[in-house]
Amino acid sequence: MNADTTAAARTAIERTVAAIRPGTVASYGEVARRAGLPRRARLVGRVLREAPESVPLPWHRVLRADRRLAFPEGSDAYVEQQRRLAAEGVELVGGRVPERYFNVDDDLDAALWGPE
DNA sequence: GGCGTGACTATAC
DNA sequence: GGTATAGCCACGC
Repeated sequence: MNADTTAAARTAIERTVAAIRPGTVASYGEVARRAGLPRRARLVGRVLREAPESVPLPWHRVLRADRRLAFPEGSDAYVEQQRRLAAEGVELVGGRVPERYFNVDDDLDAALWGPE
């Protein structure tokens, strides 16, 4: 497992992001950790940026650890993400997502890594 | 192979 | 609550 690690990491990240339940959000670090890739938060952002639209991914459910969006406020991407979140009932308060929306469901790990 | 950069995070002040 | 700094790792030049 050498050069494949990054490709495998990308797959794991995509699967983890896709597993985030609608109406909830998770931080980059959280996604990385659940994907079995601790300290790879930046890689998560890279994967989402590189991800083609042919692979629909709920990237809008991923935010920074400070509960703010990863984009500058007012940017197109920021507005788009905010719009998608609002469509799922997740609203930004003061530019931040309330902590209660963060996905802390333990069942998510089981749904991912339990039944292989 | 060094160096800067980034959809990040934790810690310190 | 905020800014500053260091650590982190993959990528491109």
